[in-house]
Amino acid sequence: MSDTITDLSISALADLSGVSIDTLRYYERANLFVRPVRRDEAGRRRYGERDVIWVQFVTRLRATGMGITTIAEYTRLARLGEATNPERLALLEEHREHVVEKLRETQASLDAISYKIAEYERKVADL
Amino acid sequence: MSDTITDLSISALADLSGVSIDTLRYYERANLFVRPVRRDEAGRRRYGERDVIWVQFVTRLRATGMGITTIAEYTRLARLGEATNPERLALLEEHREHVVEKLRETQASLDAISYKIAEYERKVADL
DNA sequence: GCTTGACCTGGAGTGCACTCCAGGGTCTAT
DNA sequence: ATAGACCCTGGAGTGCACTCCAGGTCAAGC
Repeated sequence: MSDTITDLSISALADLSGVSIDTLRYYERANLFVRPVRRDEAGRRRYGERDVIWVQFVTRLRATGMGITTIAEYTRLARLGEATNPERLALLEEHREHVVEKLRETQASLDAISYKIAEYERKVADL
Repeated sequence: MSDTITDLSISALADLSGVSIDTLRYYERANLFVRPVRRDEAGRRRYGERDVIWVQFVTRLRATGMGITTIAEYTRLARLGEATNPERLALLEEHREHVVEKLRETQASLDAISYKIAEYERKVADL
């Protein structure tokens, strides 16, 4: 049994999360961390398992197009504790709607592209 | 029976396609039109049905994340005639792969977000 | 004890896709 | 013949999300 992840360096977190070192520092400046990032005696960042999970979730939000300021707002609510659960829920639900809609649009565009591809396939096959 | 669309002004095309006037001019500068845009005696742009269809397809490519320079490359091939059909086909097929992959990723992120939403729903319902 | 490598900070720079602006022309209706 | 709507050009500006840089600190290995 391995111990819980603790005291990761910024490069270790970068490797683990796929988010670059510079971007991790940028996220911190943009207030995307719920609690201040821990530091060691020398002032270097130390991340724990919760940070890893959090960064992975932020990556999901980013991958679906949520902007940095909206994530910062969500994080702000999280800092305020359980009382903001309904607001956080509402924020995520609204975002989900956006994502579902964008997924639909992308699928429609994909269909149009596939149709075009089929045309080219016919032409290239010399029909 | 209505005639085929012809001689649309830039604002008419903007309304029809959902692409702004400025963006249409920008696309032209970026060489995203296969043939030079027609002008009237006063030098104003006049678009026909083929332009409408083309702009709509460009919008599909943009909506799925194809960059301006790649669309310009595709357009360049189109200008060279039927001989480039295989290359155009390959370009679109490669793009389709990207889109399908991105769709998969977005769906995975959506699932993660939905999972989080379900958590909040439980918490908010006071369980 | 000195090099090497990872890390720090504040701030500047980048790439992308628009979007806006100044200054000017033209067409139509009053 | 004058106002107002629409269009033109070249070029500057914007917003976003990073990404890079200079100059410096610190710990570990040789």
